[in-house]
Amino acid sequence: MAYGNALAVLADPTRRQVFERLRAGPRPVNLLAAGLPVSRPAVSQHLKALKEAGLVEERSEGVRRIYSLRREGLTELREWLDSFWGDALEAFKLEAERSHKAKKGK
Amino acid sequence: MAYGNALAVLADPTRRQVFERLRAGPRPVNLLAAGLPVSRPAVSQHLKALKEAGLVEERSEGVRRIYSLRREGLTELREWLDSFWGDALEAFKLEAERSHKAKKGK
DNA sequence: CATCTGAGTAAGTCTTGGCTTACCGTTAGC
DNA sequence: GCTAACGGTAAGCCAAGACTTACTCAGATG
Repeated sequence: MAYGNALAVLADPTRRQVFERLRAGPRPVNLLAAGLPVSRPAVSQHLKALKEAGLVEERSEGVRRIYSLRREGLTELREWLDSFWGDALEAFKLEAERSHKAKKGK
Repeated sequence: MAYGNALAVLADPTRRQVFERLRAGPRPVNLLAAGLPVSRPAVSQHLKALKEAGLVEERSEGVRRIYSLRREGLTELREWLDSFWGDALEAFKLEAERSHKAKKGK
């Protein structure tokens, strides 16, 4: 149930902002933090969380760490969301059966 | 950007549990709270949050409030997620151009 | 080798929010 | 009408976590 981690991590607005910035391509912490309303260490911490959730990748390039987006980190969450639609018909059938039994039982 | 609300609301595990329970069909608070590791008022509070995020619907039936799932509440979040894949190619192109310029500039 | 820049980590603060207990209003049933 | 079930709200507590400053380390550069 790793989609839970993804949800928790993406729930924070500033962290999501950092994440969104990576859409445009790999970036060093430097650039990611620029213009954000929080300090650079804060961004570092967010990146750590994102990385641990598998949403982001990190590679060293000299003295800088280049972070890039990992779309695969989103797939579980996506599948979970999709499952709600897939379940729709099935849930309907089950529900119909349930209320049928309820009436009968009474 | 209502997907932000959805994310924030679904980030909590117990709240997500309540939400998942509604997959099986509409339920009174009673049933939703049964067996959960938290008190019934806690569940009420979670339901309020879910409702405000548009993830859940509430209807009165005598003395009980029947809650049911609102899948539409998930669509924005779903679209946001999808957009990451849609952007993939475009981001790649932009990035290619960017690094091209960078090299040229040097 | 001295210094500067990029970035992670530590420690501490302060806010957010999830939970509990206690309470109140509302409907159902004798 | 009294009492009991259902469930929302209030107040307060407590832990989690987002943020800051200060420190440290690694690589680049003169």
